[in-house]
Amino acid sequence: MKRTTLKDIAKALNTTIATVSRALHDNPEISDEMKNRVREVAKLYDYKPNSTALSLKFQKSYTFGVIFFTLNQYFTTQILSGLLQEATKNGYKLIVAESNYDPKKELELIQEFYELNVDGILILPSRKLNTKRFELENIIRDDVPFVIIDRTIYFEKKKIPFITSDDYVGTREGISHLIKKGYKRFAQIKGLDSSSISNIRYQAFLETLTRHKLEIDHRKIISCQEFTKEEGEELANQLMSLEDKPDVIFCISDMVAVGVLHALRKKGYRVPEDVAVLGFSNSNICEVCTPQLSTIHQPGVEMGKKSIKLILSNIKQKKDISDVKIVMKTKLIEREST
Amino acid sequence: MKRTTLKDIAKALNTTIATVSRALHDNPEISDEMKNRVREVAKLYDYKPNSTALSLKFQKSYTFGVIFFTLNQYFTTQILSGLLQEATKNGYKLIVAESNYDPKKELELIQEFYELNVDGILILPSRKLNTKRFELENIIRDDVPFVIIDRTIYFEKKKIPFITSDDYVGTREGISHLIKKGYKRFAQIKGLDSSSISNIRYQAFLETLTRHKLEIDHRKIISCQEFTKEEGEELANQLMSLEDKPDVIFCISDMVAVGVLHALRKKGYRVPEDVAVLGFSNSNICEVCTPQLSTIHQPGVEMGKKSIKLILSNIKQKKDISDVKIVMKTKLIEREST
DNA sequence: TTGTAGGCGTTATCAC
DNA sequence: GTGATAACGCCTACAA
Repeated sequence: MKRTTLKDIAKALNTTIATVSRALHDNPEISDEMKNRVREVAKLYDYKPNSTALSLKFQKSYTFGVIFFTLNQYFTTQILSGLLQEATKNGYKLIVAESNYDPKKELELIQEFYELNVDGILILPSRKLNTKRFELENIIRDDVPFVIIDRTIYFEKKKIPFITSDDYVGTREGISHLIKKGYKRFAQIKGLDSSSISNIRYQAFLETLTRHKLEIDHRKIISCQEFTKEEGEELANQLMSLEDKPDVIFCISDMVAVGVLHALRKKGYRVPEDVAVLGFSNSNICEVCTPQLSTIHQPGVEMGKKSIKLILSNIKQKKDISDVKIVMKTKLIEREST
Repeated sequence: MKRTTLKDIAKALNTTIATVSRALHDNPEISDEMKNRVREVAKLYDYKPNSTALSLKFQKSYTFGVIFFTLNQYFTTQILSGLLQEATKNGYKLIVAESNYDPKKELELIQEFYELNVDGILILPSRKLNTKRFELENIIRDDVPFVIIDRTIYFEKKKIPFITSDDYVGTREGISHLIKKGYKRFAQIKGLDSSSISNIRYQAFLETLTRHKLEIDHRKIISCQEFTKEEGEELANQLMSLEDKPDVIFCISDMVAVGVLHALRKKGYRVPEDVAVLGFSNSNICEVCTPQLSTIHQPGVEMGKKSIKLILSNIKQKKDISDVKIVMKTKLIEREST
């Protein structure tokens, strides 16, 4: 039941492994007769080259390591799908790991991936990885391409390519669309200040309102931590207990927006008449909730594919990708909640 | 920037790689002095053993190959999370692949995994893999453990371990609970007849009704293919256009159930007063929809963990697992739709 | 206590 | 046209 090797074939044909190897590679120096005999036996024995040996020989594993801060979100699994599709299409495998929001684990996983001789590393980091960016900068090796997906982390000296969705424009489009519809009192449920993603959306939110000469009420801008439905409910209640109630609640995630919807319904507010609710990501829950949730679509699958293309452009065409920053278009998806 | 090898350390210390290797393995034959010197240099050079070389040497990769028919469902990503947790905990990596419901691709992926020298293969097969079970049986190798998750496939000669959720008991509990509540006219939206999962739930559905001496109306039992919300809506409309309308619709998946809910609401039926709706899986959409969906919880994360434990019991303790069939408890989750 | 050499499976550079 | 051999990085039985 052991796998057949070149040696086995060589023995069977009373020749050497060198000849067998060459024959299987269709080396012109080998006679057609020998080639045929080798191929025949190879087929008979169901010979398959040993990829571990090849990895050792060529110092390449045709493997990428991928780290997700979680796989428990629709958006992240969409990215995984995209990564897988493009990777397998190009003959690469993916070793997948989940850090569960733990930046320390992310650093460890990166080290492990290097030890595994992966040909590249892609990471959807937790928000907190930014606090460990100095350690990260020291760990990252220059000879193995590294791509950061969805977030942006700035280093002292190193240049690392990023791939994100265009949350700035996405937010701007969403907000200005609502402004055009006549909404005026905008609230935002954002993430923590340490999140690059949250900050971009926050900036876009502020600047879009400012450009349209709308007042910005900072009591209507609050942060959530866990991005859960429960948190969304709680924060919505908080917002609706303000003297001057919002007529738009722009949320950091779809799940938070769903929580907001629930809270609003419980309190008897009509959506979108009294209050419009806008989510972010376009996950599978948007079509499920009532009213169906308007949101800003992030192209997860495409981002995954693009990430692999990017890393392969470095590996195959030796392109310098260290300066690359890919920003993928988002799209406003209007449903019933706005 | 090249990784340091035993050779580098040996050269630095004017000794041989054998000595270095032994010193690093704390071999008692090596003098303490040499050990210290080796360790020092190893640390200095940041030596890390080359796992590819070890794989080649020991014919083990500490890697499992995992195949998912899709990663686009909450349940499957829960399983992935469980697999990852337990695998990394035990020092194993996961190479992940997605077959996109294509049984041919599944067979190919299995072959590829063998060529990669994985130490085990786990698969959540597509329904259609059963049609290729003869080919599958021929492909599966006896020296690499193989585990089938979520579905059951029966072979001529080979014995393969399965791990599934107890859909029979889950269905029975769900249905009998509804019977106790006074519902009488049960409809089922099941999957195709070629699906082992669907059939188990179908059997449990029939037998539970029979045991409670309730009439079985076969016009109320219909199949869906894509498990989408749209299909759920369509089939619900079909069911509600029957002369004798059902007062329960038991669905093959949560997403289908959500479609049913939408259709019922559009037609003005009240849930759960006029019609109760029961889903399957307990995915994240259940709490999102209105009314919140009652469902039968499948323990995805636990199934993933258990699968790894199973395969490791074969690898580490040499246990024969070929006859194992693990059936994990489900749990009825009652929410607003029943 | 340490060194030598063979082998894991492959490719590539020499010879012949 | 084919064979022998070194090398990839590591471990280990056997020598010394």
